[in-house]
Amino acid sequence: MPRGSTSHRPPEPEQSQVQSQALDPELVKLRRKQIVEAAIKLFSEQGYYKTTVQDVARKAKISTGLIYHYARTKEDILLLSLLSVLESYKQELPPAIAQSKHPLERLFNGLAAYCRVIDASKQATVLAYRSTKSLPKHQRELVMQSEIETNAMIEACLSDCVKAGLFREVDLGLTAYHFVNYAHAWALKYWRLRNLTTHEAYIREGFEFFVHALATPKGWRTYQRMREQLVP
Amino acid sequence: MPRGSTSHRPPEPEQSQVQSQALDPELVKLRRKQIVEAAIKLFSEQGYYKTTVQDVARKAKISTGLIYHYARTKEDILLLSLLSVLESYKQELPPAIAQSKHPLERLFNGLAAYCRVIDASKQATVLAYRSTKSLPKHQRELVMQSEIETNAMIEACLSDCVKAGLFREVDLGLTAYHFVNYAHAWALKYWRLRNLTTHEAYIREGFEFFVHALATPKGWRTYQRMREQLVP
Amino acid sequence: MPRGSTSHRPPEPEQSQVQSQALDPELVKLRRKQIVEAAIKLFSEQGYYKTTVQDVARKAKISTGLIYHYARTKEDILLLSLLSVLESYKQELPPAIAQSKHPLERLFNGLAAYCRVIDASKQATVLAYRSTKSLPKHQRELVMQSEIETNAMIEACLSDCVKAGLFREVDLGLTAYHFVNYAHAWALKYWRLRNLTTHEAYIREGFEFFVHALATPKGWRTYQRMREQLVP
Amino acid sequence: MPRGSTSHRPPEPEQSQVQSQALDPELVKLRRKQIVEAAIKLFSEQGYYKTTVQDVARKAKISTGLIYHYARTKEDILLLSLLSVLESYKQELPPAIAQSKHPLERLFNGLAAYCRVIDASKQATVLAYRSTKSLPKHQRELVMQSEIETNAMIEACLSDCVKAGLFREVDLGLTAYHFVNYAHAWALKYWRLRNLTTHEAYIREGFEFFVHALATPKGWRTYQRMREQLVP
DNA sequence: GATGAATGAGGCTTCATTCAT
DNA sequence: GATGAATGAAGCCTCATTCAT
Repeated sequence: MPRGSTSHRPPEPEQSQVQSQALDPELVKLRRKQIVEAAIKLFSEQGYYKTTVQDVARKAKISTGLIYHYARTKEDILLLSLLSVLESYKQELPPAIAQSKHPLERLFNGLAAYCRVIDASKQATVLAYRSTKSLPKHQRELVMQSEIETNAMIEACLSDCVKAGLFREVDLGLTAYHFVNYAHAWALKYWRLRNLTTHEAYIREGFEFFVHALATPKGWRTYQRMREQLVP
Repeated sequence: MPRGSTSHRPPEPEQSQVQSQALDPELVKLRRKQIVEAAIKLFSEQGYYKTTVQDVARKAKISTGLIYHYARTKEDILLLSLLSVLESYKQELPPAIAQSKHPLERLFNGLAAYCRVIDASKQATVLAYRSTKSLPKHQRELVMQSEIETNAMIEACLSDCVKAGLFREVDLGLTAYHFVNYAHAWALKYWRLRNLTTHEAYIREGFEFFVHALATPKGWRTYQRMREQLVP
Repeated sequence: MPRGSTSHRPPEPEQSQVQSQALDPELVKLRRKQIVEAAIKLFSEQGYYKTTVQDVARKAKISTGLIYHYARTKEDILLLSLLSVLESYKQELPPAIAQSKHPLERLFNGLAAYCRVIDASKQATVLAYRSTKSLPKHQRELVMQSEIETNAMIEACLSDCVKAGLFREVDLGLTAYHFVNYAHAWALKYWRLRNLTTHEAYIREGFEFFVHALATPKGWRTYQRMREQLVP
Repeated sequence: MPRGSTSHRPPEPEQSQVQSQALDPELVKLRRKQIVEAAIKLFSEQGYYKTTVQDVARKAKISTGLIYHYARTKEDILLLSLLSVLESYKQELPPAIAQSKHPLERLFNGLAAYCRVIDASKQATVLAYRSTKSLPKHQRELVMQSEIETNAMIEACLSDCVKAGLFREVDLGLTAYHFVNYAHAWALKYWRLRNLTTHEAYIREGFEFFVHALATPKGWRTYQRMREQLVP
């Protein structure tokens, strides 16, 4: 009975994100990767609603029906895609931060890594801004949660800077948001910013801007000393 | 003609903005106001694609057919809506800035006014971020142009601060973007920021943050002196 | 956004059966009549599932979309159709029964009318048997309720026969079911019965069979006296 | 090949019943039993069209593909299921009838056995009513033929009663249908009848009703004498 | 100018059937 | 013999747009 929408989708146990019919976890991973890669590309370029599931299938080089073995609805494809993007963000930060022991350098490395991963998938970042609203509440919260976790990493770096007497005592949560928004703005306003600067300059000058705003005199001296090494 | 019909539309003789069949300019204004108000509300709440033209008509308390006397396509309704929002932003800034002669105060008033108008229509701001992509290239540029004009107002304030020796010599264009993004972030991240602060504190502390980052010693003394008066 | 089944159908207030978007009650009646007539024919011939909504629209000489102004789902079309059939049954009985004052004759007229209306729409009767299960519980009950009401009319005739001393004291509810089932069997087993008898003979002999089973001696004498007049 | 594929199937060389690819007859029997048992349950509960082949496979604890070794199409599964049900009916009757030599008792035992087997698989009986139409003409006739054979057994009992002078001379074919319909009605109208009586009372009183209608005076005396023994 | 019934193309989704392993 | 991932045609339903009144 292939009829369309009569289907009373069961209330979805929703244990851990999205479900699939297939069993072999290797295969599930592979196929989802195919699907998500295709979806991110298409959703980013044309938007979620202008992209049809058939488009995704075609780009992923699988049949339409198979999509539904690995995602229960089109919304699931979106969720999978957004989580994949956000996940990749989260993965970049820790190694970048861990490269150094110095709080200020760690912060810089964190911001720079975040900016760079966003630059590498500008469209996907914009996609997240544009499309999260299209998800049902519960899934939207998964996306938000992921963002909060990323923020927490930046926040920790800031906290270390404060503890080391390099930064003034400021509201860490809000300040972390400054940093995150700064990174996001590159993707959101790329159409304009690319005319005003380069991405590496955007990172460097942005960081200096933040240090100006936050550093104690000691912090400022420290920054000036290490400035040279910061940029690779 | 059914959906997806963008393609078959005759090449639209009129480049700049939207046409209507109706003639009486008073009526056109009235009806468009009805339509746009309904559309902004609905698009903001449910998103552009989940809102039907019939929804808009119902909310605007007119018939479906009449919509098409005042907008040629659904996209036109979106454009009209976005321009209306952006227009309202542009209108708030000049009077707020004009309230004072002092560069720093003018900048503060500009930022505060912008933040407040955005706060007043957070959803519409988010709508602009989410939906601009849904417009065809040409119309998308109208929206971008409007944003650039708003930016120019902030930039002018900044420029005055620099000229008055209150701010360091910085890239005005980029710095204006900092301010604008800061204001936008309130709407974009409202779901999180509202748990971290109030809107008025967001304005006050944000401004101080920027002054920290930008002020010359003179500028900083000036700021400290006038700090009390800045907040209403 | 004409996408298919994402649609979260609102929980359906379900005040009184099926709803329609259209407002003019005259038009609603007319269109529904068109739709139901087409649907009964098609559902009866090919079955509910093998009939597409497009088939119904084509037969009703309206567009597919319009169907959905007057019925919210395909199931609604089925419900509308079944209720229409059952309604027509209920409408035939009262006038037929009212033609006479004599209890036995009233019973005969009731049975005969019921048999005839079923014969006239054998396929629809079978449809009701086959398709009621396809309805959701609540709507299924509407169909059952309608059948119970029809049964009550037969039961009243039986009751009068008993009160008049023509019939033994029997379980009226069950006996009414005998009569109803007998009438239905004509439709359900038409493929076989038509080889064994004619419809009018089926009515006449069936009635006699029931009188044999139920009549008191007095009732039997009465029956023999009026037998001639019973058949038109 | 996707759904609705009945049409493109090659003309099926085999007229009588269903083919399977598998060769070992033991295994064929076993697998078909698994499949049919699962199918009857599911078709009965949810209907033929709402049950997917994958559902059947899952319930039968075999893979989807394997189904197609033992049935060529979904329709085949239905046919196999219906025939299995009807077969089980036919098998119950002869031993029940054979328990006694007395015509009236044989008739009673036949009716009672038939009623009981139907009661035991009410849903399957309803299934037969609902789904036979879904079969192609040729297979539909197999089902009808099976029913005719069952009828013939009842008819034989009736014939003996007439020959023994217990029943009036009536149309045996039609009267057998009365009996059969009476038994079926229990399943078809179970939703209502269960509120009106118990199944054993339904059998007992139904039989008495028929005796009332059919018995000669001699038959009636016989019935009264043996009434006690009839009910177990 | 205004109405709202009518149109029909097209998307999401399902599932009978196949086939490589 | 058995598996289950893969296919893709087709149905239900939506909604942007039109047009008769």
